[in-house]
Amino acid sequence: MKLKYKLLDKLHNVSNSEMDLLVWAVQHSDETSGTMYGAYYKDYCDEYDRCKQSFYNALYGLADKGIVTFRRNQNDAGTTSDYDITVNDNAYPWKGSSEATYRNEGYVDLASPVFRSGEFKSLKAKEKYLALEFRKRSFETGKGYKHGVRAFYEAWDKTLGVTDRTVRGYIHSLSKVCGFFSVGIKDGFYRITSRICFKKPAKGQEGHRYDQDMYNEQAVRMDLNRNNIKYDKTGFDDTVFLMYQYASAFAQKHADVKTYLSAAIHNSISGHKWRDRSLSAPTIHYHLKAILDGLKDVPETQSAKQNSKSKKNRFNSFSQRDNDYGELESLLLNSTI
DNA sequence: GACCGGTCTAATCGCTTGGT
DNA sequence: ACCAAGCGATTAGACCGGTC
Repeated sequence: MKLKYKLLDKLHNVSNSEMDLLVWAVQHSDETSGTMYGAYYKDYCDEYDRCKQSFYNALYGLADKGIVTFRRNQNDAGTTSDYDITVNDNAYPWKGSSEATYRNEGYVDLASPVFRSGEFKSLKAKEKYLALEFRKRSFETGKGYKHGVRAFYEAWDKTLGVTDRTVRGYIHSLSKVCGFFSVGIKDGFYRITSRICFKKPAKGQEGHRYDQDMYNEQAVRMDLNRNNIKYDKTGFDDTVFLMYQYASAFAQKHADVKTYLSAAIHNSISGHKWRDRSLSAPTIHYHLKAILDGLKDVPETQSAKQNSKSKKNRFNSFSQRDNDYGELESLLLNSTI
């Protein structure tokens, strides 16, 4: 959910579909690697109401500009395909450590409701870019972004390759139309401050999500896509919820709930034809519980120790690329009913 | 034969600008 | 404030080679 300040320089001339893809990738990415795993073109097209060509244009365009690198993932039959998209130089590999260089690198937090809003999505590409810059600048100085009026126009005209008039139009939509920033001119200076809409909902409030939640959802979405399982929002939410419901139960057995939820999803469509698969959260629940019951208990003392140590990072430690169904299935055979 | 991911291409859209 | 030229961005949909 973090976009490093130092990457903003590259974004002044991206197209709108490229900007959307970048924001989308960051919002669903694993912060320790700066990578969104299992990015599926249809999800992007649904999210931003774009045609599929735009996904490819955006992906290749961002790669050509050196902003992302990507890898295509296909199953053996070539019937499903998705991409891992790494935003270059956007990783926080030692997050939580005392390494000051990584810990202190500034970023725009794309978890803010502003960056998911319809207002933001409907902005022009360069307005989106300015929103990121203004967010950075107003945040960095604390008291708002201050810039002499003439210098302000010269700087942004040059960066964006447009005239004063057009920059004024951008400012207008960011302030008056969207209400993202308060913008005023006083004593020959522009002064721009972020408005309250950037504030994330607190825990317990409507719309609250931890940064990790989008990443967890993406893991489920990837498994559903790869198994060609059709789903609606309710079923999806119910399935994601299983991950939280069973996290500690799996942790007590030294197991990663994500890995086994993935297996349970896979098991849930056993016997269903490729084209006749729709999500059944209760069926997945059943399989997940069966897997849990089949796992060996670990000795009490060890369990308590391991659990307290790993609880906090449980969701961070998931490696999504390690899914080997052959291996998982043999595990299941050995451990379940 | 239906459907999928991905590509190709022509048509259209949208943005910016200079002129009014 | 509005208009229209210029041109890059985006779209729709035909198409290709593959699987179900």
